[in-house]
Amino acid sequence: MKTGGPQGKSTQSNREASDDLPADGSLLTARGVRSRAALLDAARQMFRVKGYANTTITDITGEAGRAPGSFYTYFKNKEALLEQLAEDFKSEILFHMSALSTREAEPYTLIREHCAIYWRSCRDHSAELAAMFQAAMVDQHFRRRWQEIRADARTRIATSIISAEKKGLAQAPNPNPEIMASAIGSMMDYFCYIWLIEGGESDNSTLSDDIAIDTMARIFYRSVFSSPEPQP
Amino acid sequence: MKTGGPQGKSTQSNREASDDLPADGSLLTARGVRSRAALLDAARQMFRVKGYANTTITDITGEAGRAPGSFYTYFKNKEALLEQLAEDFKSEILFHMSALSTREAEPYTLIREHCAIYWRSCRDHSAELAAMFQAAMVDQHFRRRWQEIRADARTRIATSIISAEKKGLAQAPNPNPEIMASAIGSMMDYFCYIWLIEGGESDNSTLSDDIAIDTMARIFYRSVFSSPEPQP
Amino acid sequence: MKTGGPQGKSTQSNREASDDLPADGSLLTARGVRSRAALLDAARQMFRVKGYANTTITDITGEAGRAPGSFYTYFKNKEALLEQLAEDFKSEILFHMSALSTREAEPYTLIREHCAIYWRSCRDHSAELAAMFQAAMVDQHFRRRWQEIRADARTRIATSIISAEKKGLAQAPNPNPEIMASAIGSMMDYFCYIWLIEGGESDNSTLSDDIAIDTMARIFYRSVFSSPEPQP
Amino acid sequence: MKTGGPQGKSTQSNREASDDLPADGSLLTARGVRSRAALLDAARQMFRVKGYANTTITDITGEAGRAPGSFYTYFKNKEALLEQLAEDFKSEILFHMSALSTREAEPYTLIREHCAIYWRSCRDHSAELAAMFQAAMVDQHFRRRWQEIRADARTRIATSIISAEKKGLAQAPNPNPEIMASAIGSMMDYFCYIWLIEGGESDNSTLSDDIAIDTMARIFYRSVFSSPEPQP
DNA sequence: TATGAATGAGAATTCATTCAT
DNA sequence: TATGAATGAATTCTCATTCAT
Repeated sequence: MKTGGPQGKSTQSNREASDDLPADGSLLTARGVRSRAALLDAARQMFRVKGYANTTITDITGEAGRAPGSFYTYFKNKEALLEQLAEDFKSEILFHMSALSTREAEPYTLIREHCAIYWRSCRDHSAELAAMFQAAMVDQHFRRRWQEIRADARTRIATSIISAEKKGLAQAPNPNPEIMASAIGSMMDYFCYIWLIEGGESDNSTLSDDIAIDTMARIFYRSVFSSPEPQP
Repeated sequence: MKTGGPQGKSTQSNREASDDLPADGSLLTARGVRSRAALLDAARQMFRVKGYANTTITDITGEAGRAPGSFYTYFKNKEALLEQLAEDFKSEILFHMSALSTREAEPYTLIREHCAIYWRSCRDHSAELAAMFQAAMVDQHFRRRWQEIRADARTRIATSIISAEKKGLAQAPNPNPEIMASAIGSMMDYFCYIWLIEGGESDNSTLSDDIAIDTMARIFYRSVFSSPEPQP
Repeated sequence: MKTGGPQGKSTQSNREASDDLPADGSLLTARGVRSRAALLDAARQMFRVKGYANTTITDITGEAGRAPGSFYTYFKNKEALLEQLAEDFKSEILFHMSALSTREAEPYTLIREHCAIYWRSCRDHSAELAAMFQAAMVDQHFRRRWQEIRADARTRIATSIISAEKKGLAQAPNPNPEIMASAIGSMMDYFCYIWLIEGGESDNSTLSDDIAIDTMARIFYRSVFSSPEPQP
Repeated sequence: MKTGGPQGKSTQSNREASDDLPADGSLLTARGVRSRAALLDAARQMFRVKGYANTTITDITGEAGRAPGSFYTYFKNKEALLEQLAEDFKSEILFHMSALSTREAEPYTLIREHCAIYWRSCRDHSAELAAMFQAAMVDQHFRRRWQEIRADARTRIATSIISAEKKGLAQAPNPNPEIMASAIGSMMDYFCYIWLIEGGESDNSTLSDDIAIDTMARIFYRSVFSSPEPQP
């Protein structure tokens, strides 16, 4: 089993240093607030179109109609900006997810809802998804961040598996719910990436939200529960 | 009377042309074969350690104990080198997979074998997997290449689904086997990436080949077939 | 549903596009205007001293007292800079020449004026002349540019020949005024190059403007007209 | 008046050093003689097609079907090879020219013959002409070599002018036959270059030997002699 | 705050030349 | 002699980041 994984650009990974610049836009004038938002918007736009690695600071400021230097008024560097987006992305996805967990319902309904929330979050934050996914492969720091998001999802899935087993609804007992959850989570992550970021398996394919969610939900449900999912 | 005259910058006229350099190492002396292999090895090593994007030509030649310029004796650029690795990766994975398809066996056995072949291929070509995965997110060309590999896997999975339906072994009919196959393929791809390249979900986790393969196989099988998989 | 996805290497997609950078210095701040001019001056200086091909970007920025990267704030590459110089050179030479053509005067006077304008233009733009002459031999693009300048001159000369023939002032009819004009134009081009760029036929020869212009004018005139040119 | 002129690549101009390698192919085995000739041929071919500066050692050895290293068995570098070609070109042109000078004939006949010899020499040595012309603009050493060839031609032309004046056949006395000769020589050089190397003034023009020679001869003659040239 | 010019540290690439075989 | 792999210096170009205005 591997232990290392890609190490991230050595030159760029020193993002520990606490270098001022409040993470949120507090303490800014109205004008400043507007500029900061414009830059974040522009960045999301560019990340979607060119991907994270291929987007330069100049791309972002250009898209935002600002001068290159202005970027550094609001962010220490591209990583800091993504950190910002990642933070928002994470809280939002966690927020929606946590809303789910308290509810009582049929297992399939819950699972489908879980998948729906995830799909919609990714769809509405495709820029963040693209950027995180890509940055995680190249940068130590974002690998962790991405791991955190995945870890949360994994825990929920694992919980769902264990609970099914406890209720005697599960398939033949799984030796390792965590690994199972890892695989189901991987399916959801990459399936969303492929269809929401890359535009599908070939260059002009299309997929409705419903079918996408159904597909993920079925695989998730069937992998865990022994009785067939209810037919609509 | 002459008509041509000097043809303008050689730089410009060559850029389009198919710039020779036999893709395989044919036509090389023994020494050349050795150097070429050393560079490929070094590249794999670096791709594994630093990732594709973060690896420079100098990293590769340095690791191979060669001078920077020597790289270009064998490859046009980093992309060409990866193309080489990708080609080998693809043919090998296809080769092993195609060996499978002709065989007659229990569905679960076949599916487990499918997953085993995929897992082992990725394990034995982790550098290629890492590089392809990353390059596909950043480079048009390798997106296609990666799509090709995925497409092959997807077709096999879809075929398996359709065949199960025909035999009446499937779960409630899937409206869209292709999308289902896309999701199952995504699961396998990213699960392999996470565990073989990134070293698992957290930084020091471990996973035996058997469990990894079992996990993927169960999800695949259960997503398609209605009867439980045979217990070992 | 998204269709695009990250568009592959920015490097590759930009290469084709028309890479902005306004050809003139419009849109620049005062400081920018100064730097741009400094680079153009430095380039002219270096082209004169080392020739076009032997001048590197670093030579130019060094001479201008700027950092290498600054070059690219103003020009896409060395060719773009020369293009700029060429454009100015061309318009200026055409401008002066066109002023001439409308005037009514003795044939010899006109021809002498033609030669004088050409000589002085070349003298005042020796860097451009040197660079164009050399680049035209090595680069497709500048061959065309140079052809354009030559073509204009050739047309004027040919017109002058034809008009002389019509007026019955010409020598024995020339079968081909265009070819004649090509030869006369060649004489002027290379004569200017030799004396203005290379410093004459041997290494320390000298030539006054008057004699240079006289010489060209006489050859031009005598090649076309039958009566001797007026003695001063 | 300029004094310097382009200085040639500093790195490459140390061609003074007497570094073995007999200039001609003496002392070579039969095989060696063949290889040397193949390289010279290949070089001429490439100089014609790509120009001198754009031709690399590898181009030459490739065209000759030899390995790059073999080049250095016969020549110290590209300059040394051109030196060789230049030497041959020069002796041949001088040889043909000198054949001319001893003869007694009508002035126009002599001048036409002069132009014919020059045109044919250039036509039959277009590679050398192209290379010399281009190298002279970039390299100190070849500037001199080219000056030598030009100087010889210039002297002949000047002699012809002076002789015409002595015989009372000349136009209004030329204050400076040397400068006149420089201009006529320039005309011949560049006219030949344009039509024999660049393929004419535009990209598909054509010119018969006869018209080319006539054109040069008339300009030469008319610039010097007062009576019209004899009609054919 | 905003601007955009300036910087300079890399990275890729080319190619003349050397050298072991 | 011939080969072709190896070298490394030289060059172009990009872009994150700084800084004077």
